[in-house]
Amino acid sequence: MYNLITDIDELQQYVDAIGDGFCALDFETTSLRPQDGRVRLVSLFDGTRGAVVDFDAIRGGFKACAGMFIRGEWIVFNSGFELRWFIAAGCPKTRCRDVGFLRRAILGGGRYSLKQVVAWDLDREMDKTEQTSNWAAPELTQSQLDYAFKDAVDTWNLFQHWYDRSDELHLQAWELLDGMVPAVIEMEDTGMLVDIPRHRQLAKHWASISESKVKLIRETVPVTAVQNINSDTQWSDFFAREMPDNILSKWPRTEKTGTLSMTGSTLSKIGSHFFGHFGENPITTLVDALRDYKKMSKYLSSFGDTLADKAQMHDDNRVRCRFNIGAAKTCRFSSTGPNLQQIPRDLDLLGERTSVRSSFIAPPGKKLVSLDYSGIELRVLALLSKDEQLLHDVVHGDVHAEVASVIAGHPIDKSTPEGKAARTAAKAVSFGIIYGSGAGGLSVTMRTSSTKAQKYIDFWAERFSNAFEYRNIMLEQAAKTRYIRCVDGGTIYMGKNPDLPKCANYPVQRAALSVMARAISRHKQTLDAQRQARQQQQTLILSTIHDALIDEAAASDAQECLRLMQEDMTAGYLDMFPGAPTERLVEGGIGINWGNLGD
DNA sequence: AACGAGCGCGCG
DNA sequence: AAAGCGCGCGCTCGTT
Repeated sequence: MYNLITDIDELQQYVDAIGDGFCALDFETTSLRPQDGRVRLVSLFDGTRGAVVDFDAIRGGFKACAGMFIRGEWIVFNSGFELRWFIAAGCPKTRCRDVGFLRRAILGGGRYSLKQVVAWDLDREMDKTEQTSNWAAPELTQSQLDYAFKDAVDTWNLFQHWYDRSDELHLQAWELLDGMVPAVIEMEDTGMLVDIPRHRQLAKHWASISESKVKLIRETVPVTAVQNINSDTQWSDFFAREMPDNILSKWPRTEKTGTLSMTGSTLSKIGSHFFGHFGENPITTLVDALRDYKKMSKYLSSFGDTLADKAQMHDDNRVRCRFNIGAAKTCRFSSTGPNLQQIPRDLDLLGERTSVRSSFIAPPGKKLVSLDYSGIELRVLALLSKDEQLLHDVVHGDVHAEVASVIAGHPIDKSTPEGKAARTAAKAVSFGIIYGSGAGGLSVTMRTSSTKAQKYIDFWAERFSNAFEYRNIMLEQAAKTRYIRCVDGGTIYMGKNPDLPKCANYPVQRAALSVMARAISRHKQTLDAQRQARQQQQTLILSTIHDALIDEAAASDAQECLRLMQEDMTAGYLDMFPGAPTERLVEGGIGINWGNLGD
């Protein structure tokens, strides 16, 4: 089934036979990172010829041979892993093609292991017991060698499975996803520097607020009444006992278990209801304190010391996450361990200006550089649906204010409270459209009646008829083919009963991702070229948050870095939408920390 | 002790 | 028929 290769000439022969064709490749390594281990085995399979190469038997090991792989299209699962080893061996241009991304180009995104997709797509169970065996042993067992080869075979079979089901456009989307890997490796390896003392101080402050809220709560509710202050279930029982029926009957309940909902906004509403009737009173004091306590708990557990601890684990005080390419159904990124895409924005927290993001800083002598696409989803909706009016409104000003003006019948004044409210309402309508909302859902978010919400939707549908109709076109396409074809050529599997909200949103969210994907790939190439030319030598890509990109650069390079980023983001957008207007496309700036990027 | 469901909430 | 999209994580609580 395969040859055990222990000789460099034999390896050369094998690789020559592959040429620039496809071949499955799988590494067994002695560690998870190139800096503290080596590639022991590489397994190869192209459908006919199989090989397992033992690099411990070859002088110079993998590093001496990495350059031999420069021509092929190497099919791997989770290409970031293999590419890291090629980069460490001085071969960053090696074509590692992720079969998981090919699958995502056809079905849409998701997170899964090789074992899972082999079970789903090939209906075969994988035995991974050898995966964590000792790959540094002087003599590998037959079982280890067989295991290594089987992974390459499974990877190849998976590739065959999806390559057979793909067309030219799918292959474009595959390239798009693969193209992000080098940039993502840079982001994951670099991490973001945390001002640990500052952040611990912030967490300490939250803790003191939290304690004062506990005190307040415990003045009216002793431990005998609610034992665990963090338990929504116990609070539900408490309020069910203590509150009058007319309140309980209107109190929203949770979806599955039917307990009283304990969201912040519910507690606020209860509080202001009682305040309206009785002024200052114990119930209002209690529910407000509980709401504030829950808020502080969230901040403390999700964004407090845990974040500082994670940064402190590394001696450079940088926090590192994983950016999972194509993790969302629409192939958007997700971020894990920690999720750096959910760090709070700067806001008023219990009446105090709070900036978690300011704890993420540039190192001495450097600056953070960040740009985001402004209103990208409305913009791509306009472009996808060829809605001239929507495109005009997005490009030539404040689309939400425009919508508000049309609804009001006259221009609104954004400086007045009424004008602001009208704009906020209009914004909710536009987001509702993007999310495929009907009048019912919209009336909830806008806190208005269903009929009024329907009026807003009707205004919107009349002004932006193409964009509005696009939702139905996508629904029809999904109902007919079970797939939606996206702007980057990929498709998303919508199942047997596609629904309007998803059909309306997926192509829009995907298009925004596609634009950012091109921007990220381009930006990595730009910076590599700059570094080669001895420019932007300290510039590093740090992060992406869906529609935003963050670099750090030497203070003297920051201005130019910003320009390059703007160029790349604009070009990425034009890759997906050739000839589209680029006015007001990106906004952002330079700062010493993430909370202060206003320029 | 480990695991998953349910809830709530941070981000886009 | 149902109808705002997409994520990850911390916590509680019941089950295994």
